[in-house]
Amino acid sequence: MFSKATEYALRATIYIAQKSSIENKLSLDDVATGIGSPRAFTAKIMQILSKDNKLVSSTRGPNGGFYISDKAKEQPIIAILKCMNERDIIDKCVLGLKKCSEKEPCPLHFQYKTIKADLLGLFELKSIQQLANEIEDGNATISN
Amino acid sequence: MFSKATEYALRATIYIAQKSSIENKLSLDDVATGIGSPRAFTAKIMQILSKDNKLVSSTRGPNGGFYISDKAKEQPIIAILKCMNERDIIDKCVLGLKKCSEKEPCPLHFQYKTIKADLLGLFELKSIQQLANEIEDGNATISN
DNA sequence: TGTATTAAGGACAAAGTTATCTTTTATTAT
DNA sequence: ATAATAAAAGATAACTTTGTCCTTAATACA
Ligand code: FES
Ligand code: FES
Repeated sequence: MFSKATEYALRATIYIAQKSSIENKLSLDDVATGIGSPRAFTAKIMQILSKDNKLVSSTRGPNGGFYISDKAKEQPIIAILKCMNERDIIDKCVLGLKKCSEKEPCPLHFQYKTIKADLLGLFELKSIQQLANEIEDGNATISN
Repeated sequence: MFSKATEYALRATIYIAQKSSIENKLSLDDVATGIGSPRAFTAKIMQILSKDNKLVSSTRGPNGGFYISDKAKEQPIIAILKCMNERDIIDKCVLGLKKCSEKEPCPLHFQYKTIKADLLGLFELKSIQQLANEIEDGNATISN
C-alpha cells in the first residue's frame, strides 16, 4: 500500500508520540532501533517529518532529538501521509486509470470507492495519540 | 496499491476478455493501444500472463495474438494478481511490520483487517468476464 | 571559548521498477 | 521452400526508491 518511506514515517511518528515528551526527546538511534528501520534512511525521513517542526519537532545538540507536541499528537494519521506526499494514493484508480471518476469509472470503481472511503475514514479518524495509546496499553506493537 | 505492471495486467486481461475470442485474437498493438500502455512493457506483461497459456492464451504467426478462453474468463480477478505475484500485498501490514498477525498486531491491525477482507472479497468475487461485461455494456471504461 | 553532542544537508551507491530495442522462434500462407 | 507475421526472449537503458556516508550547522555545557 504505502512506500517504505511512508511506513517508516508512520511507525516513527507513532513511536515518538508514545515514548517522547519535550523534556525527554528521542535520538535518531532511539527511533531507528525502536521501530526497526535503517538508521540513515530514517534520518532522511525524520528530516521530512520535522521540517518546520510542523508534525514532529526536533532540536540539535546535547539532549536534542525528536519529540511531538501534545497538539501534534491530536493530528489524525492522515497528517503523516500528507507530510510524506502520499495522501493521494488513496484517491487513485485501482486499475491505474489516469483519473478515478464517476463519469468515466473503471469496472471496479463503484465497489472500490466504498473501500477507499473506509480507508480514508480510518486515517482521518484515528489520531497519532490514539495509536500511541494502543501501544502504551500493550494492545499493539510497532517494533517489528 | 498495485505496481504499474499489475495495473496493466489487470486492464489488459479485462480488455482481452471483452474484445477477443479464439477466432478473433488481439495483437500486442491492439492491447497496448486499447488500454493505453507502453507497447514494449506491455509485451513483457503479456508474456507473464500467457505463460503456459494458463490465464491468457497466445499464438504466434499470422492471425496470432492474445485471447482468453471462456473458462479463464470465469476466473476471479485475484487470479491475475496471483499470476503477477502480487496476491500477498493484500496480506501485508499497513504499517510495514514484517508480519501482520493477531498475536502481535500493529495499532491499526484490527480496523485495517476488515478493509483487507473487503478488498479480498472484491477480487475473489468479481470475475474477469463480469468486468468485461461492464465495459461491453458501456457502464465502465478501461482505456485511460 | 572550546568541545562534545545531535540533527540537517548533500553527495553518492545499490536495488528495484518501468520501459525500450533487437534477435529469435513459431506459425501461416503463398 | 520462402516470405511474412506475430509473439517470446534477452539485453540494456532510464528512472525511482531505498539506503549509506561524510560534512556542516546548531546547541549545551564545562
Ligand atoms: S475509476 Fe477506477 S477506481 Fe475510480
Ligand atoms: S499487523 Fe499491521 S495490519 Fe496486521
